[in-house]
Amino acid sequence: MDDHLEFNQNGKRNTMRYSQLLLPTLKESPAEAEVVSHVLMLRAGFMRKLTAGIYTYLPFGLAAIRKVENIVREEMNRAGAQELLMPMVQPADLWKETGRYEKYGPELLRFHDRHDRESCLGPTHEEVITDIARKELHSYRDLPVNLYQIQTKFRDEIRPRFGLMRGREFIMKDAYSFDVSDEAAEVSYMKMYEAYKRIFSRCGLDFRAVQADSGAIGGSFSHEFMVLAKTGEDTIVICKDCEYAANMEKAVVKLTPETSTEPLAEMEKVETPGKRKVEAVCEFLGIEPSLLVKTLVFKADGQPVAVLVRGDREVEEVKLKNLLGVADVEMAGDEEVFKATGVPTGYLGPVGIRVRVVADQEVAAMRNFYVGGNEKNYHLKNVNFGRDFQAEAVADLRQITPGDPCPACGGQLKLTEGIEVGHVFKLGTGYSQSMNATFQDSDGQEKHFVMGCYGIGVSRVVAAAIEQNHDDNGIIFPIPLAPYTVIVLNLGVKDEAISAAAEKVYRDLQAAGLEVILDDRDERPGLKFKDADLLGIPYRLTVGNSFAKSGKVEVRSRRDGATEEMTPEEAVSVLREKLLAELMKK
RNA sequence: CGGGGCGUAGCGCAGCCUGGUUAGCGCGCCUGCCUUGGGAGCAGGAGGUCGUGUGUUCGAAUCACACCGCCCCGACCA
Repeated sequence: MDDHLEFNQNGKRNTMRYSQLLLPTLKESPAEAEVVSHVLMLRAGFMRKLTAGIYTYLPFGLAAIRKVENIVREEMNRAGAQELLMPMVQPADLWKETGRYEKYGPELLRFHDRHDRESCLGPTHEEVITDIARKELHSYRDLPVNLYQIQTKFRDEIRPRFGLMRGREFIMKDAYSFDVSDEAAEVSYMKMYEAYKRIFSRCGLDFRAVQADSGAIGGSFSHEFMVLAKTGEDTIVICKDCEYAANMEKAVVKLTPETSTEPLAEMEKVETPGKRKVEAVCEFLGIEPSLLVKTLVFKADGQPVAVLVRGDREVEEVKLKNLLGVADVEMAGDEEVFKATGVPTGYLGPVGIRVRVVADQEVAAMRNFYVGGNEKNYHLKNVNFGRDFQAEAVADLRQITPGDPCPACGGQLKLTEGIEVGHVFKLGTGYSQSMNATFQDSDGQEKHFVMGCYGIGVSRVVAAAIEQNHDDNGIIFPIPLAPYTVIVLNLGVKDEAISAAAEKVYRDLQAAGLEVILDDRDERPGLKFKDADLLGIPYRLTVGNSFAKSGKVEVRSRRDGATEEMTPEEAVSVLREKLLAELMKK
């Protein structure tokens, strides 16, 4: 019996004896971890930190990652994509072609090699893949093509956090599609969209595909795949009644057409001494914040712009940025506001203001509202859009709230947190143009590739799965992601009959094609139970005293704790049935 | 980078404010006994440049300054 020469079809060592594994579980949580997935991945011995945002994946952590990778690989291949592997180290020249060497910012780790050549570590691979395309794809007959890789990316994140959730080094699947036209690119996009739905479903995750901000490109060709979890860093809006789901930044506010019949009243100046905040002004005047319009000054690529929203609303900076077509917007400070408008903050209003004005659509529909008087200690009442002031643009500029109706069906909306695990994006011809990547179309014309890119944070998926599947005792792996699906506990290491039975059932489970680990450590039962729970292995098979008495072993489900006693032979067939049925769902 | 916090044994912490022998505790680890169905018990033991450097002092884990590292809150993203 030479354990070390046995491998299964996945190249995984067939004999997994806990006593020989590097699986350093921890009783206490390391101080460095804050969120559940991070704590559990450290406690369960899945990984160890090397330095900020950079981890070593220990055997069990790697096994979980491999599970995700394999699902991703299968579905990408099924969708017709081809796997390749691009370099991590990339020459700066390539990045200069697209201008991103300058634009990308400090997240791109730049360095010089021994010949003093400028280089960088790949945070993403549009440049490299486009270079391949322009060199190797020449004809419309070569298209469409979708190329992907599963690779370690490096992004020098400002603040890595939450373990694998936002590391600097992380494993990503990135795919790039090349098409002859917009229409064809949209087909490629939809294929990926469908593939992603299959991937995350197969991973056993509760997720939503949400419309995302697609920046300058526009259209509905950017979706983020969000795993619903409280620790998510993004806020998403989902409809309780229909399929609508969007990133908060992008969620469309649907105006309920309010036809106020209130007659327009005469504009008046009112004194509001020392009242600057919306709350203070409203309390002083005895009005609701929804009757007031606040005027906020932003710096749009450095230029001041006043934005009008109702007193109880918040400006959505991404919408503002897209409306203005600028790279960056930022709230102006008190001093900057005064410098630009000559009015101290708190009393700013649109009537007679000195800077550009844009208004949220809601403001244009309001009647007889209050605004700042553009004079210290004064506000104006009975102000009306159009009559008393104008705006350069009227648009949806505010953040959506749970009180807003669903833009798709009018139903009720809910805000929730999500972890972004995937992003599909139609790129268009930006990269192919800047890098001059062309093919010859059927009409003989040289055309630029229409591209798309599609990412999945593989290591993040593992963290997200744990965020979504755990209890006080540890991880509860969805079966498709579990490093092993059965753990056999030998509770009588020194008892020949028990040990022999544990060995046999372990071998039989392997022979049945299951991924199984044998806890053969000479430890007390309590410790083994705790470790089995912590590791999150879906099924636990215990061979102990009851076997000595009755010849039965215990099969327990990690997820619901359901426990059954049966003979080892029954256990093998029961587990095989449960697990193979689960894994056949493709 | 801005704001907050922390670096003492593999992990979790106390000691520091108010300097003074061999720097403690719990877990883990090693040896032995004992125990064996939910992180046992007893006995013995190994393990520390107190993050680094400079300074103050008769004397620094303890005080000061600088640096390094890590964690948390903000802008970024898979």
